Amino acid sequence: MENLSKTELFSGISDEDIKEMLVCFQSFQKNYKEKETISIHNSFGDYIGLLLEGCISISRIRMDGSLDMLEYIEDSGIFGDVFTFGNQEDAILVLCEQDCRVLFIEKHHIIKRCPNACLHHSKLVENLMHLMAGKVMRLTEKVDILSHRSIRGKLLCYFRILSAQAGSPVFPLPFSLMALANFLCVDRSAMMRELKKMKEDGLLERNGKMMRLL
Amino acid sequence: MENLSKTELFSGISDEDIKEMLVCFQSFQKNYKEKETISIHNSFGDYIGLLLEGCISISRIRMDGSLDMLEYIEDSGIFGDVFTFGNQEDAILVLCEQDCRVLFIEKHHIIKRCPNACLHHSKLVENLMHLMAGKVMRLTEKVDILSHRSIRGKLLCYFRILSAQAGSPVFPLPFSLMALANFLCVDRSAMMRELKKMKEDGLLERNGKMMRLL
DNA sequence: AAAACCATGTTGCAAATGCAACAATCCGGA
DNA sequence: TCCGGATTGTTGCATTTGCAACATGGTTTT
Repeated sequence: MENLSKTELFSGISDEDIKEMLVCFQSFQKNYKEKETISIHNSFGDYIGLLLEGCISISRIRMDGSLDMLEYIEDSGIFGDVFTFGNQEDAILVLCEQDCRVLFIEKHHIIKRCPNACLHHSKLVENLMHLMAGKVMRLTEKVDILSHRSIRGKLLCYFRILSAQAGSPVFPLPFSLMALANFLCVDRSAMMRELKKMKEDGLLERNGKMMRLL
Repeated sequence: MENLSKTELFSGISDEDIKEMLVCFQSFQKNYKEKETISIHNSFGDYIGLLLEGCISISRIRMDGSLDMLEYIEDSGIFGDVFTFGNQEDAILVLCEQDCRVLFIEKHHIIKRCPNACLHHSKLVENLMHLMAGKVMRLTEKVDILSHRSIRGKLLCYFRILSAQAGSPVFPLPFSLMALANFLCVDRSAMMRELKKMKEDGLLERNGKMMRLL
């Protein structure tokens, strides 16, 4: 319940005003432990989730049992139906990769103007838009990665992004090699094979999860 | 300059107020003909484009010359750096697929609060958020399609989306087979081969651009 | 009408990928 | 500490895919 004003969603709004809004929005917080499931349906009602702490993955489970990670959310990211798309028959798994703290807010309170029209509502909307712009960027990034036809292309594309983020040719993988294969939507063993080839071709070095682009 | 109030971005704002805003925003309109290039850099300044008429494609041109369609925008869609991601070295081609009319607005006038703080600004921001939510959904859809490992999986996934949109198992392809291959990020000839196989397997019928899912 | 262009089809072949099965290693809980 | 589960690493094999090359048909331009 403490300083939400540090999150991107509530930045620029005083703690006092935030308190008012939270009541007005009928929001609630919930804690989750690592590997706990937040939701496994393709919807969790009309709520937007704001990740206050920890990180989560959003994956689709196909009917054949295979699993593809759609998104990996850290920091004060947002998630929810509005953002995750609900058309499909498949289940959407929202899983905690670490201990997490999530704030849920009914989405229509944010997206539509609430009747009480809190003074700071428009600032909140502005902040939400920033968050969504970030989400659009990450998704575009992902489309960019997946648009490469070969495993090597996907790996290089992703590694370059990670390297740029780290500001260095040396950077750690944010998750396990298994999760990496899911993230890139490729077969894990084929990915391992390609990683080995790339090392042989002098494209990169690897020590566990530490990578170095050459 | 006519009724922008019918566009999603300006919906709910009176024509008079829109006029004021357009001046305040230093926006301008531009017409393009079919196949004309709107932009081929990975940025067109600090502007957001609002597609008033026609449809455009956003594609990445890799250094090896290959082209992948990242997005296909119709209706009153928005596009621009903020939404398209600027990290990469590759060129981003924004191409008119039909005759188009585009309204450009400096993005900071929308995203940040303008000093004059037009009264209807917050309504505009709200509208923009709806548009972005739509964009997020379309991107997630695309990630969904590309996450399938096989060409058949990608085709079926996309066709199901089109079918759901049309509300019928019969629907037209929105673009050429060549463009479809680019959109799905697969080799065109391999896709043609797979389409034939799927027809043989009794999964679909096809007559030119008209498809029927079975 | 001829020429040029572009989208659609088709095929052979080499290379990449997915799949399955298994060994080795790491890691956390009993 | 020891056990069991999960991750990592490896390989053979069948299939899929990309690539290149070419034929066909329609449409626009000259």
